[in-house]
Amino acid sequence: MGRQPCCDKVGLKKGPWTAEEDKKLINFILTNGQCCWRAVPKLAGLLRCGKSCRLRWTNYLRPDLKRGLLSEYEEKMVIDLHAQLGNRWSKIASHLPGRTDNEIKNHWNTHIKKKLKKLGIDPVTHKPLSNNTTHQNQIKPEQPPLQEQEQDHHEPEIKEAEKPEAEDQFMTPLFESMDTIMMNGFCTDEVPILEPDEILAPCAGDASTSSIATTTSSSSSSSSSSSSDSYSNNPSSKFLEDLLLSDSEWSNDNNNNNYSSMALWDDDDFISSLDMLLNDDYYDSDRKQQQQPFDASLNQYPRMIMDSSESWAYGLF
DNA sequence: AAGGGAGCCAACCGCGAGAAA
DNA sequence: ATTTCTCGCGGTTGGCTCCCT
Repeated sequence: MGRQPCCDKVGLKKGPWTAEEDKKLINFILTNGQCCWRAVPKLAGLLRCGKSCRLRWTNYLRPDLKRGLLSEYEEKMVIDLHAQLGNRWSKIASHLPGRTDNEIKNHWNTHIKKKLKKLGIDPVTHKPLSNNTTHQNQIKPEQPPLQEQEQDHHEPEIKEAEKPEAEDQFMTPLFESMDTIMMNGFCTDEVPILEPDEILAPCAGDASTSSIATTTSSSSSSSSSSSSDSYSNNPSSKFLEDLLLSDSEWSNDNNNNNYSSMALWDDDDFISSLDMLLNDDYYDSDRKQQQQPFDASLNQYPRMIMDSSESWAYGLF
């Protein structure tokens, strides 16, 4: 009796994904789309359970993911949404395009929680810690988050189009005070805020790349150098680079290429994907280490996967 | 230079919800 | 109505990297 395990664990691989596994998974999903995760490992030739495949895809390989630190705006969003929704990370993530619940959860636990405590704000209730305590880590009776009391009646409805420009409208009174604190407090200190024109893609003097980078600024502070170089050490980032650089057809094509050819892909998704690649640390460290000019072929990757129905994408693999 | 602690994040685990049989 | 199966969520852990001593 009891629940059947999601997969037969015997002989299944666990732990970090290798480049080869990533490749297989991407290839499979490009070909077949996302369906029936249980069957994916078998069909894709992976010694993983379906759950692991799904997580790897949604948290890491999905092409529409942003990477790098959350921007100031995103962080504010997270705080405010958390005040309303509590630890419903997936709901919070659904309001932050390109961010995963796992990423937000991690960011909350490692950064925001700490910052709020530092500011004397209870990260659970989002209310000031009581004054009679000088110790910020004072243990308080666990209170349900605001959402427990209110949220069921009015879950925040945030329209995509409103987000970038209308952040002020989004603020709740709590958020407004938080915003003041944050602007005067930790955010500007600890999360470097870059003006769009300060954001330079780490490439070798290609003006067009920085111009593209400036077209989207919503998450541009993610270019902060403070993040670790774990991405560069991650096998999958290596894989992506290898994968793309090794593809002669695309590489050749893009060697001469500037972004003018990419005007073919003038939709927002592509631009945001470019933003992701140009601004985050995903490839940054490797490029720094190798002192390689930024290869425009890298930018093909997100688009390729997003257009999973397009046959040209398959040629890559 | 080496060791140890802290920070960070990808990945795992267990559970609940909903769909399908 | 009940059982079984799949997916998704949230909490937790393991291991890598960085920093301090």
